[in-house]
Amino acid sequence: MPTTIRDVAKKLNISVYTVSRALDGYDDVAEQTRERVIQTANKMGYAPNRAARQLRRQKAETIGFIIPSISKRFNEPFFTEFVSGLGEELSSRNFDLLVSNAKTDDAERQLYHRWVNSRKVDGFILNRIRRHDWRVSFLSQWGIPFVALGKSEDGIEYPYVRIDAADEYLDLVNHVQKNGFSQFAFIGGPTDLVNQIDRLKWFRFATKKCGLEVPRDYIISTDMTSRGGYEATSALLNSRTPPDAILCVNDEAAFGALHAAREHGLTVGTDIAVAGFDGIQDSLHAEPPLTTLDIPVADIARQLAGMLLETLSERPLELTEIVIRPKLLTRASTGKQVNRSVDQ
Amino acid sequence: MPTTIRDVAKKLNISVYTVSRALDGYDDVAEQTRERVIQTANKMGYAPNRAARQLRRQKAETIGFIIPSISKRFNEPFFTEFVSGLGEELSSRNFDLLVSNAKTDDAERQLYHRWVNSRKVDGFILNRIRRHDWRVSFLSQWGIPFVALGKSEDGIEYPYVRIDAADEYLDLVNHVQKNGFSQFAFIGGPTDLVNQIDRLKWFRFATKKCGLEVPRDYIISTDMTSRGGYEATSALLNSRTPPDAILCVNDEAAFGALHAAREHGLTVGTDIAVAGFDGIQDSLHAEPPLTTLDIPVADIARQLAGMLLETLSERPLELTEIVIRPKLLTRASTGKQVNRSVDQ
DNA sequence: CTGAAAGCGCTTACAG
DNA sequence: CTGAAAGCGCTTACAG
Repeated sequence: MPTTIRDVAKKLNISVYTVSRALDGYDDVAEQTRERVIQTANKMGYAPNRAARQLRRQKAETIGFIIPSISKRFNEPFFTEFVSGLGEELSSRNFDLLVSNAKTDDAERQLYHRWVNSRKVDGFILNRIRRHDWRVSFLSQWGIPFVALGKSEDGIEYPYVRIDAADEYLDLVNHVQKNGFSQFAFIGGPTDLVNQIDRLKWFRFATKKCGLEVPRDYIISTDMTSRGGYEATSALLNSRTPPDAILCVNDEAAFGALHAAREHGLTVGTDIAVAGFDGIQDSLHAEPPLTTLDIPVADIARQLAGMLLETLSERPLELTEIVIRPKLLTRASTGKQVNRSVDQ
Repeated sequence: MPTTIRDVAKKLNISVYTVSRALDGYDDVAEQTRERVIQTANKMGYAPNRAARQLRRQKAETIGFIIPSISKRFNEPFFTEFVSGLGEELSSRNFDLLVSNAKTDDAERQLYHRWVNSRKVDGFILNRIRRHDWRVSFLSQWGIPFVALGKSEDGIEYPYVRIDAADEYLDLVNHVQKNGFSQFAFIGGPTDLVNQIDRLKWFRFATKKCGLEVPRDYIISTDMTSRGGYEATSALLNSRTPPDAILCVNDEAAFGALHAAREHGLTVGTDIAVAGFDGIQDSLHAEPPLTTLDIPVADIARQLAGMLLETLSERPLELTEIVIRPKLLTRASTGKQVNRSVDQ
């Protein structure tokens, strides 16, 4: 039998109203009374029943994050860093984080529906935004607040964080080229992913600017897993004219590329250059350490959570767009001359 | 304005009771009525308000998992596989999973208290059990159901899963010895961790059985991170009489050991053997691939979730202990003669 | 500043 | 088989 607000009130011989107001810090309770209430509540181990409060306030004080079915592995390092950031920010603001993963697109839709209909969450954080994204249309149609990492092209306004790596991608291509590599290939993700579209755009822009020619079949679409990166790289290396620089849409794919290159008897950094994107922790421990464009994943997640809470709070949200620029981390996987060595 | 049970009842001109009973599948509603109720409810997009149901039923239908503060990284692969398994099992049974992580021991205690007092969860899943574990005493004292991976020595009964790797550890030591290594060291975890205690015990038992002498300072306690493994291995290799076989308490520490060995100019598998424990996915992609004792982490998590739900269901739980035996995966990190090559 | 009372949306004994 | 009613534990207009 957990303590209820009634127990606390009875103990102090005051009304439940006073207890409630005192604990929520309203100023219509005498200072002295509040003190006594807080002390007694703590001593009795009282915490408001969540369900009752939610029912009454018509708020769940919970945020949902559903790992898109598009990603095969729940445990992609990217997601764990992301979830970690969300969890930190939310719990520090007394919100809960409900996480789930869907195997299929259908299951994913059902999850959104269920969480929306049963009022389990007050809002959602989205990720892996697609150019046309049913989640965006669905949520905005139902009037459910959400924020996202990436902007869809559905013509719907919402607060978001986006990454701009145009300049840094140019730096990367320059760096790799200076290290003696010239046949650039790009191992990308699903073609409708905003991430993929942006990163490929930067790749094209940078290689063009550097006077590099990129054959059509040097641009490959994968599922962004290390297996995908492995298979794409194997195929490239087995072609008649293999590339000598492989830039990947994310670090996971790049790990697979490293593996394939080694298996092919190539020394990464000398015979071939490989680079990733995201800057997940393991990129530093890869063999050889992976050059990557580092984005502060957990920090982005924290900012997204903050944006969403502000949206919910009814206070006007000033900033509706946050732009993040990555940091180029040059490591051994793209050549010997490592100049910027400021690494953790 | 989401649809309520009242809306559905009004639409059909029946009482809310009938709607409620029909949707929950009780047999005191006419078949024909039930059909109509279900159809209408679906059409109207009705889902029971979670908070109301919880308040009435006095159940949260939610399970809590708090990542122990003892682990520095939220995103240890072990945890993500574990959480993934929990999530799958629970969501398939219509339960939610509430996950959080605590930075400090104090914050961890507070989280447990808060979730217990505010009835946010019906039970907990525990992990990284210590020999004397306040979580075990606390939860059992409050009568909160829980299950755990590992058995504490507090003399408290609870359903748990434990790992028994005595035989397999012997196989591992045999295998490494046969490959020509003889100076065994053990890189372990915090000394009060049940995991650590068991694994060290198996290590001692196996090395003794194989007639190997293990100096006192060859057994090191770390925080089980790759950094910890790296530092411990560096120290060992810089000692006057370095070991040539390093068995680690988990794969993460082993990754650090690989790194340190390479940095020391050693070829892993030839000059030195390294092995891990857990069999996380990345162990296969390490350079060289890591020999490890593979335990089915996600599967264990699924079983734990199942055990807990059974405990909550009031049906008697028959099985109160599940024993898991790991599978030895011999790979290149412990020598060239890889015999059992059945790898995914 | 404080108290008595209504109501959030369900579920379920209690009558019929 | 169905309906009217109570109550889970809160929060908050409404009186005083």
